[in-house]
Amino acid sequence: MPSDELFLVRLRKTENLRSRGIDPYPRSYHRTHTATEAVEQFELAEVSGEGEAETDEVSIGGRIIGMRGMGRVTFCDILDGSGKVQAMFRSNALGDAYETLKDLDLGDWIGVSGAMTRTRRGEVTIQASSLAVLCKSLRPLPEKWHGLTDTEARYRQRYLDLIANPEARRVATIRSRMVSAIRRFMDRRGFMEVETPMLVPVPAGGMAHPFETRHNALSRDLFLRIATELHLKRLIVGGIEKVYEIGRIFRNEGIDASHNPEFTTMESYEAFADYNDVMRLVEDLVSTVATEVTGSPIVEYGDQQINFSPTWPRLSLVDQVQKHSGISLTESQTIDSLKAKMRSAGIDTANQVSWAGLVDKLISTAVEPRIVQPTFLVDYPVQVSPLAKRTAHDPRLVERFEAFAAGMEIANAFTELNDPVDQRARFEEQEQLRADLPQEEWDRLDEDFLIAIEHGMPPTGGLGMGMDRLAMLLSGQRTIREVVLFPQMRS
RNA sequence: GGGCCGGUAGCUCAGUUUGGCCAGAGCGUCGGACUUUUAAUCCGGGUGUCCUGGGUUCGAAUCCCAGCCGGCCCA
Repeated sequence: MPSDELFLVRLRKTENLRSRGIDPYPRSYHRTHTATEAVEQFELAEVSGEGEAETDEVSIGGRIIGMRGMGRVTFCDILDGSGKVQAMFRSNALGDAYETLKDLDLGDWIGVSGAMTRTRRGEVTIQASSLAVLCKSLRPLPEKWHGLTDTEARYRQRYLDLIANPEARRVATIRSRMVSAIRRFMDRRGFMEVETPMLVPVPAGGMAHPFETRHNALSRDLFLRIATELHLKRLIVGGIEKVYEIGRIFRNEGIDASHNPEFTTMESYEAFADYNDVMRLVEDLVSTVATEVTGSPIVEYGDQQINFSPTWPRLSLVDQVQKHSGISLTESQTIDSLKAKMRSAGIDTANQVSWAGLVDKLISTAVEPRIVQPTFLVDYPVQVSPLAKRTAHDPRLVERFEAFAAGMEIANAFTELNDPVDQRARFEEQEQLRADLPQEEWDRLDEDFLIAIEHGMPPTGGLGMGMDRLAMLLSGQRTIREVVLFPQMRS
């Protein structure tokens, strides 16, 4: 237990309360109103009532975040989940209970009962007729005016951030409303929400480095999933024709402004659909969700305005790469030729050892940052898309798109590969690439999944969306750490 | 993995360039005054592993080295 002065003073106050017969940690408190409800009810009564507004007694509960003592009268700002309300304590109204204030500090939880009134300075205030201690706090709050700005403390002790900074509460609320709006949208469209395993024997369905773990009773090594894709497709095989999952996935890779080792995706799969249907789903979903969450399909992001209203442009990936870098992907099919062209275009290729890796790098440096308004880039090289079906016109390309906005990738989708022989060949190629180039990430052959689609998966359009990045866009945040309540930190 | 910036009181920060007069301010806290304040005001008091460990020096928050933690950029 800490021995600093502030802590000891508060412990002493806690004992003072007990010695006066006040339980500093009572079991419950029944409030009749939130802070905001109490204020709004009073303002309504003022408008509709004649003469002086009067309300019945209300009871509110919250944390003291401001205290202004004037001797025989004290004003407190009380914060609850709805907002803030001022409480006024007068010694002649409270009698002995007024002395309780001496043992209260900023940060303590109290309950206040009384009639609402408006003070001389015009603030709607609860005039206390009784005061209840709900929880004595032992540690001080961050400074009242500047709040908590230290980023490290804001991430490690998010509760302090939430208490001190309204912006932290706003961002958390936007994310929550975004997720529920997505859920409502998908449910309205007839998709069924499911949960699939997080502990998997094969970390397949993407190109990512997995977290490893072990189940003792089964005496078996397992991995945390890197994607939900392959299990959701098994459900398509099982006849669940419209299915989705909002879930955490895990990638054992670097941490930066747009990457946290655990993050949330929404993946959906729809039988009898292709990637054109999925594009319409994505633009409808994002514009609907943006409107529900922010009130408008047009979102401010930095100094940009992003308009999510349909219809988003569909642009050929190969054309866009050509346009922005001068490089033709279809004519640069070998590592050496692509690398040479990227180097002469001024792109650093030192860390890339595969054609797929070069393409990733090329898209992320030459194309992605230039896309501000929501855009679909369509038809990707088959080498970077082992789970997508080839296009009818060119077997080197697949029916895949990625959606970009504000220079960020927000969705990735395909017409799903349902030819089990081609899928097995693609997996085998991935395994061969890993054997040859283990320094890069490759997808993994999942035999159990192959058996599933060998039973027949209907034509299917699939989608993956990054929830964290969408939350960044809708809340105007520049780093993923701001939209994840408890981001991963060192030691 | 590399570069740059930062870490000083519970919180927000100054002091580091140019080593000593340097352990500082505000908020909070403690004592006192005050019955309509709202960053309340007024009077008075104590804030401390200057991130950690070495080194240089008569003397280090300040200079040097190593490390830890955070941020930004690059890979």
